Amino acid sequence: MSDRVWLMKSEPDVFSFTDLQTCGRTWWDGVRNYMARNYMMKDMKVGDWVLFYHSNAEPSGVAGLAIVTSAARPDESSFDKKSEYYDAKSTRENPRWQCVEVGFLNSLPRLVSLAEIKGNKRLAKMILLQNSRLSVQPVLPAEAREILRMAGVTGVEIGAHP
DNA sequence: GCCAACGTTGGC
DNA sequence: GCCAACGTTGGC
Repeated sequence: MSDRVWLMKSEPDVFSFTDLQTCGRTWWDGVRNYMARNYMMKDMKVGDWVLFYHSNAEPSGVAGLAIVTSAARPDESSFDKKSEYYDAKSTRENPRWQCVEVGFLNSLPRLVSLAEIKGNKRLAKMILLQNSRLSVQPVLPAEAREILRMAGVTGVEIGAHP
């Protein structure tokens, strides 16, 4: 059982947590940042929990709980000339970008806004607050527990199945 | 819509 | 390999 937690950002106008709830699972394609890619390729494992974060939103914040459903594989959108994420330097023989698949795990009683996160001393070291540009990032179990508590979640152990 | 922060690109 | 220019992210 995994007790590792990640935070992944998505603009809700593009793909929201409700969209994930509707479709069940999705490949996290379109990430074009090496640090974010490396976390997906090297560190994310099936069963890891994901805090689904709404960026560029009103309000921005942690909107729901997701889970890694498949380890990284080449990002198909990087091969697709019609995709806005197409990258001519990424080939099937030598894929430059990879992504994991993420599935819906649970809704939260309420969203935890960025303002609330900033206001909580226990969350001061979160990467979210140090580097606002990283869209895939690890979260410490204690930080994840705190955010779930703020969201009104009780009695849930990280990594436990819902 | 503005713009600070940061990552990437490309000339040298 | 440096670094200026440029593009993007994302909060406000």
